[in-house]
Amino acid sequence: MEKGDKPADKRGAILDAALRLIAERGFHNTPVSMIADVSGVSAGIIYHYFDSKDELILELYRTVKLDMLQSMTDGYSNDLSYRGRFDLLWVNAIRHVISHPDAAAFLEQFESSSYMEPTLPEDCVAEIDLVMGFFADGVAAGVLKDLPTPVLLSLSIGVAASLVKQHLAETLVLDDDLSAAAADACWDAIST
Amino acid sequence: MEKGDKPADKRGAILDAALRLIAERGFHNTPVSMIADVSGVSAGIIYHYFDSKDELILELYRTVKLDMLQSMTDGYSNDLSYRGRFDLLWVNAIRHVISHPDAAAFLEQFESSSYMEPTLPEDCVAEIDLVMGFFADGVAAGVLKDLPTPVLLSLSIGVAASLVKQHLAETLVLDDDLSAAAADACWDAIST
Amino acid sequence: MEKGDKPADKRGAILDAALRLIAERGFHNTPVSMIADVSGVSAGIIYHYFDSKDELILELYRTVKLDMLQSMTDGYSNDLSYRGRFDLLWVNAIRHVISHPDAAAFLEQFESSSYMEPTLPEDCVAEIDLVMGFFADGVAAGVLKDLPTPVLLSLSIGVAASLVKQHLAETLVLDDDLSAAAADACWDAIST
Amino acid sequence: MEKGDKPADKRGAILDAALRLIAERGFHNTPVSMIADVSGVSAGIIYHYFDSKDELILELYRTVKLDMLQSMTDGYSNDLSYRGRFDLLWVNAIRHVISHPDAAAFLEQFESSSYMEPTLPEDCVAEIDLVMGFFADGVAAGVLKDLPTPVLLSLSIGVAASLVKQHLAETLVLDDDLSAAAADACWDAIST
DNA sequence: AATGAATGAGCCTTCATTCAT
DNA sequence: TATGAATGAAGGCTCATTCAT
Repeated sequence: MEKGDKPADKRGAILDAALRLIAERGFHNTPVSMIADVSGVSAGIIYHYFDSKDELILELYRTVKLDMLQSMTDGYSNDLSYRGRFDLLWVNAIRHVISHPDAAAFLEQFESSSYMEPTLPEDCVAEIDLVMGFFADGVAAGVLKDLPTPVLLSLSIGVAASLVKQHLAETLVLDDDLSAAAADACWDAIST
Repeated sequence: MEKGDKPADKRGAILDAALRLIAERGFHNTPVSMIADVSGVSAGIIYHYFDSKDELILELYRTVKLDMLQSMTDGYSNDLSYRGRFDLLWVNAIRHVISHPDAAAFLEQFESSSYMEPTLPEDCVAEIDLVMGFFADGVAAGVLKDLPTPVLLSLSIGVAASLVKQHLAETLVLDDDLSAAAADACWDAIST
Repeated sequence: MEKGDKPADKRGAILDAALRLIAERGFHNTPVSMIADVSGVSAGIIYHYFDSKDELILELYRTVKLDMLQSMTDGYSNDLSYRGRFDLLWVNAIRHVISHPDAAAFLEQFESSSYMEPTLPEDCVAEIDLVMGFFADGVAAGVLKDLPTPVLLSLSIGVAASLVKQHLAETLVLDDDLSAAAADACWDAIST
Repeated sequence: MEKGDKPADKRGAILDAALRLIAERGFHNTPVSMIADVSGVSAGIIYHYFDSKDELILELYRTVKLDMLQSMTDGYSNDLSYRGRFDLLWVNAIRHVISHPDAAAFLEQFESSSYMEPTLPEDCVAEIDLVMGFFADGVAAGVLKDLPTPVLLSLSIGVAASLVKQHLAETLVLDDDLSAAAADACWDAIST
């Protein structure tokens, strides 16, 4: 498996179906049998690829989270100014989430639920480090306020997440202009 | 029986137990029978006070949300400066949530789930108006940035919520100093 | 009680409500609490008048059955010819049932169910005897066919019941003419 | 397992058990779990074969009704005289019901209850037409009285049903002689 | 007599998981 | 690998009945 052969990518099909269904219906309104139906496999085989429904969801989280972090850090480089790096993270994050609303809904739900394991997926270490590094370096360079990294995160990426959430709930229209204005405001929040 | 205790406020006991259990275990891991056990009543009587489990949860939401909004707006007055009003809302919100972690966990979970009815409880109108009014007035007065109210909310109250969430998850220690520093940062974000 | 005083005829009100509700909804779709609501009493008091729901239904059966038999034999006299007596029973039965559709529906349901106790209510003995006597006398007199009384009953009253049932189900319009024609046919069936 | 037995016809076993239990105990005294126990399956699997308890009962009705009608019309032919055809229907009906008392009890209960859907099962159309045709043709030929078909049905098949019901209740012994005598009486009722 | 809150057993149904094929 | 019938443990909810008042 994992070879790339299309015919047998059942595992991927299962994860896709699970993402779509859970995003729309929630964990507990998404029976394993429904994931099986939608992904075109039998219920039994799901237990060949995943140990349990919970394990399937956890694995889905890892996949989706990694994807998100990779998109967000795409093109990141220390050659950019701090503001430039911030803007890149901001724009990437917003674009990715807006174009992957199921992923956003799933992450939101997952991270607000008791499924949440406090630790982040291991594969994401590089991307995480990069983002954390941005804030640490910015503080050290005196460009960013001297606040704990989690606070700076809440003041920037957290806000972006909140705005996209409202966009997806259609209680706010987040176009490029508004996104840029919000980025400015966040920069005011975190920069010295 | 139980003379000294509250005079058989079963309804209240049920809501209390539900809040505690759901905050810890989630809606779907909290059977009605468990709520009954913890609140010391029979399972059947719950359906005397509430039409269904969902209705119980919705009612709990209304109660908890109203409580939260009332705490947050306690002492609010247009006599205060904009910054003063902002600080009051900020401090009230953070204090209330930190001292009511179950309520916070419940609200977070509820508002990220499909239980969420898009409309806010009717009893909260006054408090909501007050908060919204703060932002609208501030923009009109040129004190706050000319951004849509939801964006200003995300940049301020949203950040507070995020910080408290991390505090409760014990990934951040949110003492008064840090809270004040974060409030400063948010003020930078929203003020002109 | 039983004095005739209107104010306190709760027992009657309960039976009335039970008849109406059970006729429309069936035994098992008619909770005791609903009978209480409709009859304007509390659920608890029903157990003062009746030992149990089953006993209430049994009592209702006795009442309704007696009423039916009394109507059917009203005006009966051995002075009439056999055919005259038959017509009287026929017309009485059909009239009563058509004007008491709830009673009919209830009896039908009761007598087809496992609630049915094989013995008839004791208060009806006189009326029963009268009807049975009609058939026995008719056979003895050579006017009616020499068949067991239950068979003669099925061939006459049983048919009337069946016709009224269809009338109430609106699958047949049973006017006086058709009723008379059917009575003629039944008379052909039972007479020598 | 259970090698010799029928090859795991669970669906049939469920219907059989349901028929037996419901005939004896009524719909509402027959929990799904009891049907499962008696038919030797788990409760859950019943919902694999039927959408709900109600659907199971409806399906049972269709099966039993079709079986009944097929037995009743077995050997029917327009080559027979009207009286011959009547006797065939009569004898078939009585034999079938007497040898299938559970089916009779179930049908009686079902058709007197609010489960009854006014329309007959679709699969029975041919048999129904045949029986209705008998009466219509007989009237047209001047052999039967000019009464609406439902009335003629009540006067004949309805009586047969009533007699068998009494037989099963052991309030009447319906042997072949008595059955024949009753058929004669019914013929008197419907023929010109 | 009367109320109606309270109980608790039992019912229908769902669904994660297993297993024979 | 793959299927899908089968299991069985819960879960939400109803309702006959009781009991403190």
